[in-house]
Amino acid sequence: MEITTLLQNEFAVEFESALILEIADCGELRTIAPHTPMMEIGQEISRIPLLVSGSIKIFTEDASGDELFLYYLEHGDTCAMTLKCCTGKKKSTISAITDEETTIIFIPVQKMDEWMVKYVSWRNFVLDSHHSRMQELLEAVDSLAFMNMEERLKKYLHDKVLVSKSAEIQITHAEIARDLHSSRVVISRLMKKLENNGEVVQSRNKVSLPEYAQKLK
DNA sequence: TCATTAACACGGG
DNA sequence: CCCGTGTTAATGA
Repeated sequence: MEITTLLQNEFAVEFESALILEIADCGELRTIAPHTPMMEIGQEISRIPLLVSGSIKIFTEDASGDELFLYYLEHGDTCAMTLKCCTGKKKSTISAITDEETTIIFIPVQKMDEWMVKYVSWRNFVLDSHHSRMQELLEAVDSLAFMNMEERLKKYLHDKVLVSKSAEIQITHAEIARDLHSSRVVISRLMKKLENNGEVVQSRNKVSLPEYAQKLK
């Protein structure tokens, strides 16, 4: 789709029209395949991503190099890390991987400062975005510190369903275990328990939450 | 007690 | 057959 049309369809409420024209002018529209790494830890940031559709998983990394899932970026989101890093020429401390086919508009870093001054809507966008990312980060920390694995698993499935906008999720127990820093044995056991409670329906490579079946019709 | 690791059986694609 | 799933036994925190 044409970038200008896309912007007008998706972001007309969010951004003033002059800003939309500028984004259309310098932004680069790209569609990225599922499960493509977008950002590695330590990588320098040169462009600001603006999510149009799809979703991106954001991870942090522990000392031993294992990834821990933090939160998703969705439509209208941008990366808080990027916003901070690109002004200070810092390196990324997170990694990002597309979760499904994802459409992104990339904006050159140089425009950041210029637009912050020039456009109220951009300034608000950046501040709001930073705020909601902070909120999600707190939730992630909270679930790590205070929730047991069963609650974390439920939250994980719940989030995944909301992001994919489908009651049915394509995932294996092993993948969940990796994201949550657990083992497959534990996930299998908990999933079985959830299934017996009628909270999930499972089949190979697939989980669905009946709870959302009607809601997301 | 509960998580992890390794090992194994089952079964669907 | 391959791989995801469900279980168990041993071990450790």
